[in-house]
Amino acid sequence: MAQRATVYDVAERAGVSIATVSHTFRQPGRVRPETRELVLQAARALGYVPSGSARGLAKGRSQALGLYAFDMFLPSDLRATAESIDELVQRELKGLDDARRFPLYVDEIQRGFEVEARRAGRPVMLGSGASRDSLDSIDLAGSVDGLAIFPGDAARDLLEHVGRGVPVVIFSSPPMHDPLHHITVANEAAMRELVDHLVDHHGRRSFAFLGELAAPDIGARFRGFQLASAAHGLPVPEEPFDTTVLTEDSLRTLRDAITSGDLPEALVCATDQLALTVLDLLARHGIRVPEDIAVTGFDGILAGRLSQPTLTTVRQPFASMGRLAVRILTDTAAGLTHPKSYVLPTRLVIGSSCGCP
Amino acid sequence: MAQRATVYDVAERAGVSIATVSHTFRQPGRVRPETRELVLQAARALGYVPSGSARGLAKGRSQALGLYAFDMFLPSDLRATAESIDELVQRELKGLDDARRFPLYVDEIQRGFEVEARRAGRPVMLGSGASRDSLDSIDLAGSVDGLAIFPGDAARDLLEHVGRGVPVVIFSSPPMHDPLHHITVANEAAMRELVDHLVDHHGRRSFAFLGELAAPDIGARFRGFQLASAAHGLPVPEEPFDTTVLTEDSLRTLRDAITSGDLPEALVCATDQLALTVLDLLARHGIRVPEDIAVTGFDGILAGRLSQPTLTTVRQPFASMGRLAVRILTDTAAGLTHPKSYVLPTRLVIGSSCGCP
DNA sequence: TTGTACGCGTTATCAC
DNA sequence: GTGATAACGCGTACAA
Repeated sequence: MAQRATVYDVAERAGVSIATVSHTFRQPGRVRPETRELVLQAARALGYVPSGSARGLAKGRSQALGLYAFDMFLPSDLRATAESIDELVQRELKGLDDARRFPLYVDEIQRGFEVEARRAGRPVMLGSGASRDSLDSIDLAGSVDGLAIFPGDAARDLLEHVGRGVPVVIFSSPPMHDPLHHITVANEAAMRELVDHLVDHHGRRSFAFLGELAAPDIGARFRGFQLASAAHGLPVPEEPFDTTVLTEDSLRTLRDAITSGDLPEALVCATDQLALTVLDLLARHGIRVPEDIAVTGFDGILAGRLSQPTLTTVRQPFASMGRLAVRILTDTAAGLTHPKSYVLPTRLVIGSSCGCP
Repeated sequence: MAQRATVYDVAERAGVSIATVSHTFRQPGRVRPETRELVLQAARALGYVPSGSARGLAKGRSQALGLYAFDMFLPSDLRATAESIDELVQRELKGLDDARRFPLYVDEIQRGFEVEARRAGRPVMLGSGASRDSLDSIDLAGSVDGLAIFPGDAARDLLEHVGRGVPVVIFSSPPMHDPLHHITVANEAAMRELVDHLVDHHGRRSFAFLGELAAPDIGARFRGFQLASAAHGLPVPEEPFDTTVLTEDSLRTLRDAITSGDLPEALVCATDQLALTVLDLLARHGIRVPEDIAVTGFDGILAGRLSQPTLTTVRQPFASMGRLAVRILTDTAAGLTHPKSYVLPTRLVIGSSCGCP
């Protein structure tokens, strides 16, 4: 690719100064029509494409909004060894990669983010990187006017570092006193509502909460679960059921336990994805849902509406969260605003996995 | 937001030169450990985030890969008047925005693009703009090392202009002699296979092809339809059925025609989205598919597997197309390569809308 | 209306 | 190992 043409090239060819070239594109009214035409012609002839970097540097901002995801969200596709395109094509044409893998909740937020960014006339810059310490997020932050981040196991000080230089909003993160904007939902209340439903509507009285407490949102859901349990006079677990070991083996144990009757009547899962996995495992072991045991999720992703049985869950307004992030960022990009926290509402979505018809 | 810290600030605070600061981050081995620590400390204290623009300018490339979509693909959300977040949230929580709207085929390609870009360690820059002449695509092109484009009604000379400055691959576009890389599928052959199925398997012998010829891919599909018709000794239409007027009214006409028996036994739609719309309209008018009439699509999007009846269609390897684009771009970014064209295979996917059980 | 000249924040090439 | 200093391409006061 021959050297990209610059303002200098265009100016020379049009017989004007670089300032005139710049004016022609940025303040067309300021230049005489004939001159303008001259410049445009030269630009066309040279295939002139203005450098975004140079412009960004000169103006102090790039217009772009960033969206960063830590690797934890990446599909396993990523680790797969490099394959030839032919292999990829063949696999894709054969397979039925469906809604179980895409779109996941991250994708729904991302979509909302993109939609709103388009409305704002801003490009979106997508980035990702290793989970911890990685500098990728910093690099991305340096290229955008505002950055939205999916929570990961990134060190908080890294995020705060970034937040000092660029407006940052972080998803699924509870209100905190740091330089970041937070967007989350009323996890605790939502979970209480869900448990209430299982108790009041289906008379279930023994539960197990499945999930890892790594993410703050999950923690809030577990707290909601504990509170609901207490409110109904049920035993309050200290910790969630450990799902890091939710394998075939542990499932078999679960099954035996069910037979002997001393196992929970309902499995309350921290996320839809987890719930769907659980449904699969249960089905494979001949345990019927909801007859033998009830299962619930959290998130309201598409896949949960397509499963058999359909998932009873809590829907989050993901798209709106993405859109909100953009609005915060564009508002903030102007002048410094105090970091804000937003706690959005959710909605209980009744499927058949809880026992409802 | 206080002025973003720069190398100068860091250098001053650390008592070194800006060169040392730069070295500390880019060639850590080249600087004495103690000095390095000094610099890192200063950087941390100041919340230093290197400017992507400046770096891009200095190095001549941004590392980012671009993906551009003309407005024609945008969901109607976009034109909606600005709403408050509360309104958006309420609407989202109530609604069932499902697979009928997302993911569409564009999203599947995009996803493949993103996945492969992550593997390549490159950020993705998403852009969009008005259909014609718009300079948005040029702006985006100026900010990336390579650009992939969804076909629109953009003037070809605009694309060729952009293609001269940056490697560009364009989707759903047949091989051509221009400075762009092309990725498409064997539309013609696929459509023939589809028609063959309807004739050989279901004995259907009168068809109508629905679709607009605007996009080149659709044209190829229509040609395949014509060829197949001819091969089976059936009448060969000169033009597709006009779907720009596929309204309730025209549908009613269609229904009456079916009753009187002089209408096609199968509706061959140019895309899945169109086919799904047709299914809806037919259902609303009490016309049964496939009993009264067969319907087929093209693309193999998720929604086609969820419809009632499921869609018989041709699946395109969308994700692979996105991934291929990235590979082309990263390969090309290095040195100039001759533009290449790729025609990927497809696969006939049998649903129940054609009459199969 | 057009041109000159400087600044934007990095990287890289040299000397030291 | 570290430090001046010159690009990099564009926007824009300011001057002409």
